[in-house]
Amino acid sequence: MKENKKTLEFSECLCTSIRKSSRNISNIYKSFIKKSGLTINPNQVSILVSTSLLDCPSISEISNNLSMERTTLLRNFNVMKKLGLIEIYVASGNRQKLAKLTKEGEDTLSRIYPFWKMAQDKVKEVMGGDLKKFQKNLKKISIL
Amino acid sequence: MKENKKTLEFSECLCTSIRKSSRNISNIYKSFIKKSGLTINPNQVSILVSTSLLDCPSISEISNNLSMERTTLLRNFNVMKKLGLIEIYVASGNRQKLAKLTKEGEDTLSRIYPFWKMAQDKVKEVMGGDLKKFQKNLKKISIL
DNA sequence: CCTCTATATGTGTATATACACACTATATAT
DNA sequence: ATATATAGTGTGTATATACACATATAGAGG
Repeated sequence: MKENKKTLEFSECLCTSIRKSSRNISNIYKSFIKKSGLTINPNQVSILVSTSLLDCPSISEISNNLSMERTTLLRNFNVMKKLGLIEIYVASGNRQKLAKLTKEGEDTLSRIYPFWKMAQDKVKEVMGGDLKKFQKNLKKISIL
Repeated sequence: MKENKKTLEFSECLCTSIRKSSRNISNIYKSFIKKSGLTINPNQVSILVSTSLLDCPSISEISNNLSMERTTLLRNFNVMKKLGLIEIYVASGNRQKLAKLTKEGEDTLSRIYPFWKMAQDKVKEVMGGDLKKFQKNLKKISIL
């Protein structure tokens, strides 16, 4: 299984590359955010931003928005609720549970912003002129 | 925190995009591989390929190769060892533990190859002419 | 009203990820 | 040769991910 045609093809696996990049990028953002002194991680930031943008969305809506398995999101929510970042409430006469940021959740987003931006700028710098195309390509794949 | 400048910037977060893409891509490969009837997942495929390519690497070497936290890889290895896909042995007079594919591990790679290729081709098709650049960009980020 | 269906949410289980910490073996300096 | 530094590996804990399955609620037809 060494040096043959299949192995060479496998070594170009896009799934492997993107998972690897995902780990690297996540670690970059994590290291910058760590400097803020807050314990929040990149994933929780994604969820906070998505919750804020969608304006009191249901769990399923955020799940769709982030392509995150619904039950995965639920476990995340439980943690974030415990941390006081979000609160969940039931719309009157509705079976849906809706999420919204707490004051602390909003403050957290504001406080990590400059650190998040440093990470974002660093990645942008590395991507240089390829950035826009890269973002477009990522978006293309996200709809698959 | 709605509709303001910060929120808009946050919504362009490259960490969020790449994690989302990573989930989507992983699910595509997973669904194709599932058709093979084998229970192996994309991550285990990555590890098998990397182990095969590096030719009896140590845990740390694979960890570097995949940008995967060493202890994460260790837990993966324990599972894959139990599944009979790899075996771990100590080089004589060496503290390092080296990994290599079992016969079953090699067979597994061969058997999933056509299904993996279907997934790879599907993603290639979606990327179209952007593919090569996209791969290059992913590689650029993987070295960060 | 009752049933059936579709939608939304929750739980059990297993792997994926990474940090903090601990342990062990090799190599190096004095 | 011993102390120290370094590299490699292992464990405890906590969150991330997703599948299979279970539960609950709204709505449509009878």
